[in-house]
Amino acid sequence: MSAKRQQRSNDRLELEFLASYDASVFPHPSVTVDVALLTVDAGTLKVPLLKRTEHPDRGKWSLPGGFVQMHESIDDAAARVLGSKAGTKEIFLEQLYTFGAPDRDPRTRVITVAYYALVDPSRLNLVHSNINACRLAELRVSWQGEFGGAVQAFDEQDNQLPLAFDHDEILGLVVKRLRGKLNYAPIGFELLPRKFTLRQLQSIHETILDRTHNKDSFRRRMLDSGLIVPTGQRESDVGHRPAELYRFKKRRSTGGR
Amino acid sequence: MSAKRQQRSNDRLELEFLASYDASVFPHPSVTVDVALLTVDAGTLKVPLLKRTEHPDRGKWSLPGGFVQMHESIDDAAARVLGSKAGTKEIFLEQLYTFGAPDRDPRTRVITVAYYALVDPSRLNLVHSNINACRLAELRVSWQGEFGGAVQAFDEQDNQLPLAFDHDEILGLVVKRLRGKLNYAPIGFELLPRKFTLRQLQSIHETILDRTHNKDSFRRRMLDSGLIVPTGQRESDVGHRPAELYRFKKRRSTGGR
DNA sequence: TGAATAGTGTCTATAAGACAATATCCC
DNA sequence: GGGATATTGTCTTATAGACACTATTCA
Repeated sequence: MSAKRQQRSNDRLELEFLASYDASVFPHPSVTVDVALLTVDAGTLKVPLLKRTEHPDRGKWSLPGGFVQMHESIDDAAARVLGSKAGTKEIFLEQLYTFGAPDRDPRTRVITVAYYALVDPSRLNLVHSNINACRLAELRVSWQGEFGGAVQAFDEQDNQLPLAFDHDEILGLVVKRLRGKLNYAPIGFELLPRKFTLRQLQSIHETILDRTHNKDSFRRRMLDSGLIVPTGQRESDVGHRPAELYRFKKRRSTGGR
Repeated sequence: MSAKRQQRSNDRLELEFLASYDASVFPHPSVTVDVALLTVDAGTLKVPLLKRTEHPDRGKWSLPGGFVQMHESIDDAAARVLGSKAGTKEIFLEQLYTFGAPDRDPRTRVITVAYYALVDPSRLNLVHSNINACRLAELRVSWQGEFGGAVQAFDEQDNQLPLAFDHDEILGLVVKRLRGKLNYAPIGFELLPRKFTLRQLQSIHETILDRTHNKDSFRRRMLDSGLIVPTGQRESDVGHRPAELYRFKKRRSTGGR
């Protein structure tokens, strides 16, 4: 790049900054949040989806979302959207990635900040007027490890639910992030009740990573980490020797970026 | 939350969506990108900063940034901003996090999508009209490992450069991300010329992680990864036995999110 | 008592740190 | 040859998988 062109480029950046006082000089994109509320149930990943009733992508399924209000932080906007699907208290909620392809919404320029949340199935709270408009969809991932890529959603009758906009990509990134994070962050607990057995925790990990673990070393790894502590209580009515119940040591993670 | 309040909440989300056709119904925030262009030189982390000439935070130092245009993707906007500080070809550039506290810019609501880029010092290209307005600042990190937190910037004369807006926080997150990523992603190469010695690569790792490595196991780890291959060439004029030059196997990473 | 899973102990393979010995370049 | 660092080899330690064995609950 020549020095002259360089200067022009710098001038342009400067102009843009000055223009920020007056929103009418440059049109602004819309900013939304989309929230993927993940839960693990019966060995499958599940996420609530809404059926779109309007153009575009009418009839397709989308993540719950909403506009970021002028007065609220993006995190608050995500928590607000999350509130319509589960209680927001003590729920793991973390920013995932910001999607902003110019044509991702055909109506207008919409930049969306995607979040993901984790909750155990018993705390899921799907209240809605029209039962057909909201489904707890099952996610199926066609790739191994942290390869990445889009995922597919299915309903209980094994019908595929077509996903609106780039939400297949967003959900794929959620799974990728989750798989990566599981290796170093205490995150499996977020998908379980406060007290859980090691076997339950292992099952969560296996479902997310889509691979089996060695029972012994998983046990050792978790106990050695010092992050879970035995409660002294045991499960009951399980038809076999009951396992000890454990709990996560420091309640809820720091939500580290 | 009662079913009735829940319904009102859903209705509100719906209304917001319908309003997206008409930008005048809800005001929109400004969306910018900020780019932290990191390089490692003489065992320190460095980043170009610009001195602000306007209110607010006049005289403080900020990351290069610019508005996201209506027609361009966020990635393209980041690449455009990056272009003013280095060539954009073959440069590692990845989205970091989106910052959107309502009061982070006192003028108006500005949501910024932060990016970080990595480049080796020789490819840095700091062209600018006023030399005093752009500095390659040295970053100092007061926390260990991936604890996280803000960082401080200094000039060559060891004067601290006060950072504008939340850019101290953004830069802290860059360092945290970089430290985490170094453990599993081939990313150190991005900060070196195409051919490099293992010692140089180790030095990059040590600078970023702020800890020493074992020479032998670092060597083994890198060679066993299969990601770097010997070129058959050796460095020269080093006053001691010259080391073999290696290169990264698959050029540039996938920019995985 | 049998089914089923919990929990423990031991062996092995792998990865990484410690350390020593040798190799190779420039001066 | 001397200085300095590269490169290789061996030993040790920590971690995780494999596998066998024992323990405990319910039906």
